[in-house]
Amino acid sequence: MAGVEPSKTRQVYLVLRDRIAGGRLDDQGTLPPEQALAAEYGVSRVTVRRALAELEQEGLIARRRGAGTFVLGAGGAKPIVADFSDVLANLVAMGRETAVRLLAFDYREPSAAIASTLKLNAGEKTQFSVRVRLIDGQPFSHLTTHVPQRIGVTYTEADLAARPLLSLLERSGVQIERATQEVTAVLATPDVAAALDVEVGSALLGTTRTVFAADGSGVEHLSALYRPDRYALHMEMVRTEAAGVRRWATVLAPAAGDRITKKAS
Amino acid sequence: MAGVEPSKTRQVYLVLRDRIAGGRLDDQGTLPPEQALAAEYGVSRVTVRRALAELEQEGLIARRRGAGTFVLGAGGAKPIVADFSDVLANLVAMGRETAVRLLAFDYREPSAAIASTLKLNAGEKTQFSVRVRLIDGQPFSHLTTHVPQRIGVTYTEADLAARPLLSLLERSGVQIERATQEVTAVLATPDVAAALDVEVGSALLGTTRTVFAADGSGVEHLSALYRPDRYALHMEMVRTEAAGVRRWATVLAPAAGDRITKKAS
DNA sequence: TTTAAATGTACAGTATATGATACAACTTGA
DNA sequence: TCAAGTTGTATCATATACTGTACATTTAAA
Repeated sequence: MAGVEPSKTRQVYLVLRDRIAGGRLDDQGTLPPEQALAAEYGVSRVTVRRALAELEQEGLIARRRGAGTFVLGAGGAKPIVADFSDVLANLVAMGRETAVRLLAFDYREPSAAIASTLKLNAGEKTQFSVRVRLIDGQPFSHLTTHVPQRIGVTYTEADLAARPLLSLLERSGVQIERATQEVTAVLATPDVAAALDVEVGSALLGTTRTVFAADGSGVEHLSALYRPDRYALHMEMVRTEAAGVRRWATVLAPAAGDRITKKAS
Repeated sequence: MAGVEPSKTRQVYLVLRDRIAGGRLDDQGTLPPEQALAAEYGVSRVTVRRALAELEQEGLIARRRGAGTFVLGAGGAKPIVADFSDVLANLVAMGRETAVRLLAFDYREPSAAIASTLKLNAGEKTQFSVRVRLIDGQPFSHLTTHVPQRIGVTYTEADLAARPLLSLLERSGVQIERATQEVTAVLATPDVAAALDVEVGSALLGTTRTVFAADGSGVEHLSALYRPDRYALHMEMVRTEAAGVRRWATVLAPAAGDRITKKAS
């Protein structure tokens, strides 16, 4: 099975990048010399240099001829740190410009898994859409949604390109009550990689959300993929104790601009 | 920067394996034909075949000449679906056997990033540990922790191998109050890949948690990496409206075995 | 039975990755 | 100033990866 393993250059690159990210450096911000790295990883110096060149281009390290290779502090642009309680509201409140690219909009027969999650009737179609959301012109999320057709007909292609789906659903009169969400990690497939401007095989943060109405019927099935360098989920938690059992409880994120003030309704 | 990207065979292999693991298949257990995959990924059919050969050798797919390529082990073992509010308590309550492998235990100078996150005094060392947690004998999480040395000395290597760190911290008298947590996706580096028994370059769910005491001092910095095929974060949310602003609020997961009964204290 | 479509096999040419080596240019400290 | 150590550049040889092509074998449906 030749060719399935990562190339040596890539392995060295990954290891070094990880060491830098984790701050696991021998002494103060200095990487070992190329010869030492080559010996440590059992590869040629040329290979080490290729990995270092990539790290340098990404702005993670600086190399000075004759002196050495140095890790640059405070790496690069930090991701948007979004509380899951209301991502979009936060972004807007932060004054960041967001835009949406609508890649698909049609009605189709959903897969069995989605049909059962949304509790659809047999043969019921869904409104299907794929959107890419940009912040300051840069793509950061890839959203695939399924909405039961009877609800999906209440909005148009133009609506979806202009407003968040959730607000369109509430406009249609649906009583949104609860949702379940799962978070995992997946690799970028070619189509998603192209839409998000990352390489195939990059790690993406994936969330799957199912939204239910007050009557228990499924309203929306959302599969979202995020670039981890531009988007991270954030949670604030407090330690609670009830009936002798200690656990964590999440704290509702303060509205943007506010500060931890907790006024009831 | 040649050579830093994964080889094409590997990209195809990773993406396909990820698709299979995530059950993201077009129709029922059948993979698209090799020609279609080659076109989709922009590689030659030979390359697709190399990736498929590896997947076949790993027992993930079966190929039948003239018929097609089929995904085996329908659905496979589903991941543990853990509510972040108390992962371990849930696992134990579910009657699953968990074990810990202690890979590192020492005291060291933390990186500047960790020192500032924990608000350490200049030169203050941390108790450093790396653990791998297993469920039913299978590794599913890789935990790297930093604890200020003054707190870290209250537990031993044996303690850490036997009990959750959080309970050791609370045993030491620390008043744990709150924590912040971020969730992202990362690629498996060689060391983590070996510990979790995955391949280099696999997608992992990563969480970084910082725990604070009542006096505001940092108590623990945790970097956790999870296998997404064995572990997924789950959240239940309800739609709330306050002062005309609609948003999501998380629901505390019911204790295992319970059902949504919400008894105060 | 026929036909289309799928996987299996083979081979040769090209592109890329890796290694080995040598030397130049620069920095640091003795 | 000198010497040791470090990164930068260049070149050639070899190994591996990738592609394109052609054809064989098997399956499944018309």
